[in-house]
Amino acid sequence: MPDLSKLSERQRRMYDMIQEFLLENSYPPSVRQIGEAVGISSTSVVSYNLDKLEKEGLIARDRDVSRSIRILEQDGDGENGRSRFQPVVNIPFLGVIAAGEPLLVPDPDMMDAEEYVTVSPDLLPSRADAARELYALRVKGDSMIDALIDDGDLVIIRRQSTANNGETVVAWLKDERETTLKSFYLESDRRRIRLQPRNPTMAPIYCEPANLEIQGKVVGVVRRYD
Amino acid sequence: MPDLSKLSERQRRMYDMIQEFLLENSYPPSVRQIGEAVGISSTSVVSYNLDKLEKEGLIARDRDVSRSIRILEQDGDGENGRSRFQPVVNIPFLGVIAAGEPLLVPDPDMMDAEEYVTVSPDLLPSRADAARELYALRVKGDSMIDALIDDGDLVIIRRQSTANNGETVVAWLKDERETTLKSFYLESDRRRIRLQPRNPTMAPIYCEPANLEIQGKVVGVVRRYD
DNA sequence: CTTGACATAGAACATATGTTCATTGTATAA
DNA sequence: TTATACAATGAACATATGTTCTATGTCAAG
Repeated sequence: MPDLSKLSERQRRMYDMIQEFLLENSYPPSVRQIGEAVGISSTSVVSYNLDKLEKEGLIARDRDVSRSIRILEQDGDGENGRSRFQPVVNIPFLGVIAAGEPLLVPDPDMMDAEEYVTVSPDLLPSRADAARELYALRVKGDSMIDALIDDGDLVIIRRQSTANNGETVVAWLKDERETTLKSFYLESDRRRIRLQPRNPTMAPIYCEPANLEIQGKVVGVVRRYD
Repeated sequence: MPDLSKLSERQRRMYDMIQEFLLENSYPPSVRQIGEAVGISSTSVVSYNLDKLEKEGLIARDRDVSRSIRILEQDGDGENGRSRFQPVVNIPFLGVIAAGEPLLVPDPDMMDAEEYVTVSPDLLPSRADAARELYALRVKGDSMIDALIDDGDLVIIRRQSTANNGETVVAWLKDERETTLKSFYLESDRRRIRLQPRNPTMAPIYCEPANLEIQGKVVGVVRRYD
């Protein structure tokens, strides 16, 4: 936690204002906006106190650049300190996916996501704009345990309608109107598809290609231990 | 999902530039900076094309405000579109951890992280300020495969010096001067510690409590399929 | 009481930055 | 060929914005 104890009351209020402004506006405030919000009528006083916040390693600014304030990581060293506010990717969180008995889940294309998970850019495929093809699902069941996907894990899905053998996919079974998470295999006769649980206690699901729609494949897993 | 198909090549390049600029600088670019990066010499052309991106619902701008471009969520409706600029946490990435043969890794407290991974708040324990207790390691080896941790996975470690039986810990073996990732068990005689690989082909490591230092435990796993 | 460091204040100034305007270029349809 | 819509261009302009300067106030130490 950044050490604010060395700051004056006015400096603390400025620091708080900058954070709040960033969250509300998605761009940093100007010197004048900080002054207006904190009750400082003089831009040189704002600038003086911003210098103080920089010296404390709490923020960084680029000289002669408007709105260049960034809030640093708590142990920021001022020059190369990383920003605590960065663009991240919000991926639609579309609910629960069955790794076990299939669940009735509508077509993700038809769903308006009201919930999002924030995914760091590090988890994304190489092209940032591919993020728009992604969504997230919470795994329910342990049928994919041998693919190292556990009950409760968050899986990141890239929308696509094809898969290679062995890839873990979100499969929509049209006749059954159910969605499940399984490893995809096109049988060697090329007439049937095998949806393979990765749990030795469970049997695969066989179906006709016409009955199956691949909605996406797993490109990432996020697990949190509580 | 943002539909870039309606954009001209120049507009797509501007859109990409804005995203990259945000990631690098933590504040938005100016009209002139966009022009310089994309090879447009006229600020009115940049402005014209930014208007187009706004009409497509990809970005938003505030009039007469410098650097007020924000990138909207893929289903942004212009007014209430979610900003992708949010607080994230940068966790020091301290290198590789052995899930197999122990590696010689110095004490994480002594290490200056020169690399960080950006982790979304969703992955953190409940208190965001606990982030300073965290660091990240890349797993090398598959000795924890039965704990659903694979070679190549990123593990999020919370610094702590104690563990409960069964928890996956970063263990420092003093005499051997080696660090390894294993499940921790205090044997029932309470005199020996068993560091248990979670791979049936591997033998546990037994050691005296005095020879062991727990540096942290796994609180999250991030896997990316390439 | 005096001095020095720190903080504040307003004004002026310089530059950064976004918007507007007149003109030209390109492509497509009539 | 002409007309229209869209895109591009450079210049000018207005405003936003950060920095500098001078002067004053406050407080603690000597």
